[in-house]
This record gives sequence, structure tokens and C-alpha cells, in this order.
Amino acid sequence: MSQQNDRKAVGAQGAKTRTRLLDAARTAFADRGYPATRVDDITQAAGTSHGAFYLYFANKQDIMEALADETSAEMFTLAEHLEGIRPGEQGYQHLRRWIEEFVDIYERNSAVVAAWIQAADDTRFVHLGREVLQKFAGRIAQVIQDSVHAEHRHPINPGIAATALVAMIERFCYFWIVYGGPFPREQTVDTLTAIWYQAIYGVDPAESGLATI
Amino acid sequence: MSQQNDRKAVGAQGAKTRTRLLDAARTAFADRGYPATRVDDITQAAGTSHGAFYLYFANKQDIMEALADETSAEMFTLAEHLEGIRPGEQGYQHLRRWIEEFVDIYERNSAVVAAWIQAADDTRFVHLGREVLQKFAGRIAQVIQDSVHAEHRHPINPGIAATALVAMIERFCYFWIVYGGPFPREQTVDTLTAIWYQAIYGVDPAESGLATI
Amino acid sequence: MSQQNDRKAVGAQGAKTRTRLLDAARTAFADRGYPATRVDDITQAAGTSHGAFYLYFANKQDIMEALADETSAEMFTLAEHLEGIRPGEQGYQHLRRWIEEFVDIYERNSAVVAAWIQAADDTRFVHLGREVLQKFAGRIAQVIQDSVHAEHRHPINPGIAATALVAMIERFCYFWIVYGGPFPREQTVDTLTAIWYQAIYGVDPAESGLATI
Amino acid sequence: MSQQNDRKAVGAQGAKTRTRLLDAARTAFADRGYPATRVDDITQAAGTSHGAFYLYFANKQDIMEALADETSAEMFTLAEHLEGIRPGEQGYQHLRRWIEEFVDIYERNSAVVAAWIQAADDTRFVHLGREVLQKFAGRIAQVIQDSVHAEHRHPINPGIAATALVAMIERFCYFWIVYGGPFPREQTVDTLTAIWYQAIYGVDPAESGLATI
DNA sequence: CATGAATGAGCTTTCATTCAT
DNA sequence: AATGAATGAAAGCTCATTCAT
Repeated sequence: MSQQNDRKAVGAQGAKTRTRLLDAARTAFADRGYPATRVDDITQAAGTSHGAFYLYFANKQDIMEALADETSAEMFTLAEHLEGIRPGEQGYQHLRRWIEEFVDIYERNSAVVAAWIQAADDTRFVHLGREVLQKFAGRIAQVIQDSVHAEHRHPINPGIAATALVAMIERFCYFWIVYGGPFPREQTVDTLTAIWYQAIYGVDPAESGLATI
Repeated sequence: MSQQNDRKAVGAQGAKTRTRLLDAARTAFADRGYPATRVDDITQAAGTSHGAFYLYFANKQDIMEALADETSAEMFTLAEHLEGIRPGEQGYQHLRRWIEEFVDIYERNSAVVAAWIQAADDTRFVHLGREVLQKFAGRIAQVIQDSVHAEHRHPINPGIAATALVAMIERFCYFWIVYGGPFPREQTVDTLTAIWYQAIYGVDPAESGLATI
Repeated sequence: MSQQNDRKAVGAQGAKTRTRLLDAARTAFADRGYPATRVDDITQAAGTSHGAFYLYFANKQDIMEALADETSAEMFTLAEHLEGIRPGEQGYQHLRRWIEEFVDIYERNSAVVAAWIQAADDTRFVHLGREVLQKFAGRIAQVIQDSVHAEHRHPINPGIAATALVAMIERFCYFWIVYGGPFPREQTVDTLTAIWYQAIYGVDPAESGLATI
Repeated sequence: MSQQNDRKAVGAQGAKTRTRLLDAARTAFADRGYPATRVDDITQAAGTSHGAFYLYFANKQDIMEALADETSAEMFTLAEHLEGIRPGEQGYQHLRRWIEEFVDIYERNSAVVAAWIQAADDTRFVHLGREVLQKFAGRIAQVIQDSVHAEHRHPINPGIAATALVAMIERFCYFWIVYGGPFPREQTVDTLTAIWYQAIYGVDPAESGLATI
């Protein structure tokens, strides 16, 4: 967790400044990348003095961590909200909404996630990334497991498949946002959902009478 | 492509030194991450003087680029080797071999890839990454397209699906290597192949008589 | 003398706060040394706000000066109280009591003295130190001078000897307090007195029938 | 001991630069005091770039330590050279020469010693100071002890007296150099020697037929 | 009287790059 | 080809001091 400086200020005024700095950091990291961002880039964007930064954060790592904590919290919550997926229309729609929400969160936090990935030489962020992955993969593996019980024969290992599916949506979103691929949102969510659904049931949703693109 | 790379003296001695530096850089980037690696770390590991570095490379970016070029060349070749995948046993095996090769390449180049990702604030590497992605996704989309012709109804958008599948294997390998997940190699390749195969045919390979785990 | 010191509001409340700050400064200087002590260390120890400090003192130098003034005042008084020392039992006891008082004062003010020494790059403190030394040395030289008159032949220069004797007790106390030497108080005072006495009379007090350790 | 930077250079050229920096540091510390001296003051005086400093020393503390090591080495040697002092002319002369040498060393190293004292908030220097003191005091105490054996009754505790005598010459030299007292060298050495001699023998050297001022 | 947020000059340290040998 | 000393621009961080409330 973010280890704010001991001299950290606390009042109403201070909270506002702290928020300004966090917002500025988000933007700055997105613009220049985490390693290339200097503390001064953040304070200038926030319209504060250089020193003010150190009133609220110990260093660049610390503010990055504060941002990553926010984002990972959203992701933890999302991971917990994945329900068991039943085959058929309803299960598909559930999954689709869940994936859409993932995309939303990723989009909203894209700056942070991009920075997070770049900060991969910092153990703390690697740990946090692993935790998030495990949370997701663990929950998804369980869902797949349950489906296997219901449907029997399946060629995939639940743990591996779960990790692969998280990898897929996570990385796809990264490409989408960083490289700005020309992917219409609805089709994207549909395609990701379909791949995922088929990975679990081995059945083309179209063939089971689902609405597709 | 690496700037200095060619315009430098390359006697027998020189070529050896250059290679030592490249090897040292690979290791150093893997150990500390790209931004945190100092030129000194590389020269010390290579057992050369500090100055020698600049005899062979224009700067830190340049040596990273030389490494990335090597890796991307391997990947370009691999992308070109993906053949049309027909449904059935043979197509599945083809795909499986191809994915296995991707995993091999990724494993062999993991250090470079990790560094590459961290260097994302450098436009040059972002471009190169995009190129590799597009090469892969373009070829895969075409393969999917062909399958669609052969098999008709499909719920997935080929371009999106292609990108998603590349994202999946790429990111999975990253997790695997960086977080060291406990995934047995055979099962991993099987599962990735299965997800991919089903994404294209919407059919559980097991149901079409394929050997599975 | 302390600049701010007088021109500041000093109601009942204020006087209490000012005292708290002085006490906190004494401790803080003792704990970390003068240069390393931050104003924040003082205010935190005093339990006041950071800003409050500047209500009572112009700056860090100023509070140090206030402390040094207190201490030097005690020392000036002590210097004035050194009476002419006659040879023999009574003179020896007089001297012993005086030295004991010096030790007391030094002990009581050790934190300040230590800080004072460290502040030697500040001319003001160097001046103050010199003043105190001269006051002591001047008085002592006079005492020695008188003894010379009384006793005739002496190999020592009164001015130099006076300075040397002050140097001795001052520095000894410093070692004692800073390095925590294992010196029993009574023996210490006795030995210092004896050296001093002999320096003046060239006579082992033991030989003149004085009680010694 | 001085912990020079790992990147430390070693050749002939480098040794020269290192020496220039040490000399410059001596002067700079003397001029401004240790705490007030900036690394830039040193490099400017040495005529090197700012960066060169860090090629040879880790930081300001480190260069100070290198200087203190040199000085303490001289002092350790001196301490070991104090021979047993016999009463009478020859013993007195021996002692006088030894004290004169102390004064010489102190004078030669005054800049370093002054800085050393000011650096008293740094534990490393406090330790070193204690070591030097103990070395001196230990040797002197032994000398006094021996004299006691020879001469019998004495009112002083050897350990305390030894420390007091070191304190005296050390602090006197400090006053002399820092405050610039008007003390002729010959008389100074004589007086210090006399006090010391009497402290041991309780006899005015003049009375035992010694040449005095 | 008191507070605590804000400021920014000042200093430290790092390290990519150059260059004389 | 190689060396390693030197450089200096960039950051980083601290903390005395100010000031609005």
C-alpha cells in the first residue's frame, strides 16, 4: 500500500491537492510512460510546487502505487462478481456483461495499467500484478470447473485456460488502447465473449441459437 | 533498426566483443529491467571497458533495438509460417506445433520481450511491437477468414479474434515466465491450442475425434 | 543575543509554548546534533504546529542562540565567582568546590554545549565561545598571577596556563558526557582539582597535608 | 575506513585527481566548516567537475572519513611513541618533545580536526574520536601508573588524569587555532609540559633545577 | 495565538556520453 | 580496438521559511 510521507498533510485543502496530484500523475504516466515521467511533470500538471508532491507522496513509486491500489481494488471487486456461467442464452449474456465491465474498467484505468506494466522492474508492482492475476484466474478456473461438471468432456485444463482467458482480455485491451486498433466496441465484446464461451463449452454460441454479430 | 550496428569496425576481435555485449545486455535487462539497467552493468557483465560499449552501439536504446530486431525477426518468420488450418486432426496438429514454436521463441527471448514491454515509453519500440502484432494478427485473420469460407456461420470478427488470440498466447507466456506459474508445458500447449481451435471452429476438438489431454 | 526573543507576544499561553519549544530544542539538539535537527523535530517534540516555531524564534539559529545565551550566562557568573586561591587546605577546597560547580553546569547544559560546538561554522557561536573562554581564562590568569606574587618562581605563563586549565576541564567534561567514560564523580573532581592546584603551586597537595583520594 | 565508490578509478591520473580532491576538501572544511561545505565547494577548489567527486568518494562523509583516517593514523603513531617519563631533566625534555610533536600534528591537521569535531552528529566520527582518545589516554595512564610506582604517593587517578591531560592539550590546541590566541609557541609548549609534568610528579620543574621560561 | 499547507532554493547523486591516451 | 577518467545535464529530495486562514 501507498506509504505516504510522515509529514503528510491531512486537512480539506490537503485532500484536494493530493487528488490533483493523483490526477496529474495519471495523465503524465499516460503521456510519457512511467519511467520517463519526472516528479516535476506531475507537479507542473497539477499546478503545485515541486515540494508539495513530497508532502503527500514519498516518491514517484509511491504515487504510482496509490494509483495501482485504486485500480487493483476495482479489479478485485470485479473478479469476485463473476458468477457461475450456465450454458445457453442467459449464461452467455451474463458473461458478456462481465467482459464488458472488464473492458470499461480497463479503459477507465488504461493510463494506470500501462504505467503499471512499465514499472515491471519494481518488485512491488510485479507482486500486485500477480495478485490480481491470481484472483481473476482462481475465480475463473472455478467457474470452468463447475461447467465441466455439468457438461463433462473437455479438452482444457481449467487453471491454464483461466489464465489464458485473463491474458487474452487483458492484453487485448492493452493493444486496443495503446495501439489504438480499429475495433468497434460491440463487436469486440462479442468476439471476446464468444471465444471465452466456446473455450468453456466448445460450442459455437451461434449454433445454440444465440444472437451474434 | 539498430543505428550504429553497421557502421562500426567488425574484425574478428570486434565481432566477439559485440556479441559479448549483446549477451550481457540480454541478461542485464532480464535481471534489472530495461530502465534500471545502466550501461556500466552491461560492460561489467561483458568484461569490457565502459568506453568499449560506444564502439559498437550508439547508446542504450541502440543495443536494446539490436536485441529487439533479432527477436522480431524470429517472430516475423513464425507469423509467415502459419498455414491455413483445416478442421480435423491434421489441422489441429499443425496449429499445435505452431503454438509450441511460439512458446519456444517467447521462452528463448523472454528477457528481450520483458525489456521491450518496459521500454514502452520509447516510440520506436512501440512501433516495432505494433508491427509484430499486425504481422501476426493479419496472417491469423486471413486464416480465420478462410475457415469461415469453408465452414460458413461464425460469431467472431476475424480481425478482432486474431488480435485476441495473439494477445492470449503472448500474455500467457509473459505471465508464465514472469510470474512462474505452475503450468506443465504439454498441458499448456494443449489448452492454448484447444481454445484457439474452438475459437475458429466453434467445435470442441474432443468431439471431432481429436486426441486431447 | 537572541533576536526574536523579545519582540514577540508573550502572554501566559505564549510563554508556556516558548518554553516547550526551548525544552524540545535542547533534547532534539542532544539527540541528533545541531545541524541534523530540523525545525520539525523541535515542533513535533514540543507538540506545537510547525508554524508556531516562527512565532517565538526567527529561525533555527535563533533558538540555538537563546539556549547558548542561557548557558553562557551561567558560565559567566561562575567565572566571576572564582576567588583567589590561597595555598593550603582552604584554598584547595575552594577550588574543588568551584570545579565541582563547573562540572554541574556542564552536565546540566551538556546538550547545549554539544550543539554549540557543532555549530562552529556559525560565526556568532564562535564569538560567544571565545567570549566565555576569555572570561574564564582572564579570571583564572589573574588568580594564577596573584599566586605567583605570593609564591614567586613559576615555570608557567599565567595566560597560557589559564587557557589550558579551562581547556582541560571543558574538554574532559565533553569526553565524559559524550563518550561516557567510567569516571566516578568524586575521584574525577579530585583529580581535576589536584592537577589544577599543582599547576599553580607546583606542589602535590598530598605533600602539603591535604586530604586526597 | 573510507568506503570509496565502486566505480572508483585507479590509474595514475586518477590518483592525482583523488589527491587534489582531498586537498581541496581539507581547505574547504577549514574555511567554511564541515556542515556548511558543499560538494561543489570541494570540486570547484579542486578544479574538477562535479561528477569527478563521486568517482573517488561516495559522498561528503566519505571524503571526511578519508581525511580523518589519515589524521587518526598520525595520532595513533604518536600515542605509541610516548615513552615512560622519568623525573628529572631528561624526562622533562622527553615529555616536552612529545608535546611539541602533538602540537605539530594538531597544527598540520587542524582543518581536519575542526571538521571532525563539527561532524560529531555522525556516529562514525564519534567512534573514531573515542578510539583516538582511548589510545592516548590508555598509554598515558600507563606512564602515570609507572611513575606512581617510582614515586609513591599521588593524589591523582591515573585514568582520569590521563584523559584530563589529553583533553587539555587537545582543547588548548583547538582554542589556539580556532580562536587564534596570542600564545608564543615556545612558552605554550613549556607551560603545557610543566602542567603535565607537575600533574605526574607534583613537583614544580623549576624547583628541581629544570630550565624554564 | 495557532495551524498546517505551500513554496522553492539548494544540495545531493546518478549516469549516459565524450575523449585523450 | 580498447581503456578509463572526466564531464555535466538531469533528477531526486529536503527543509527552512512564508502565509492564508
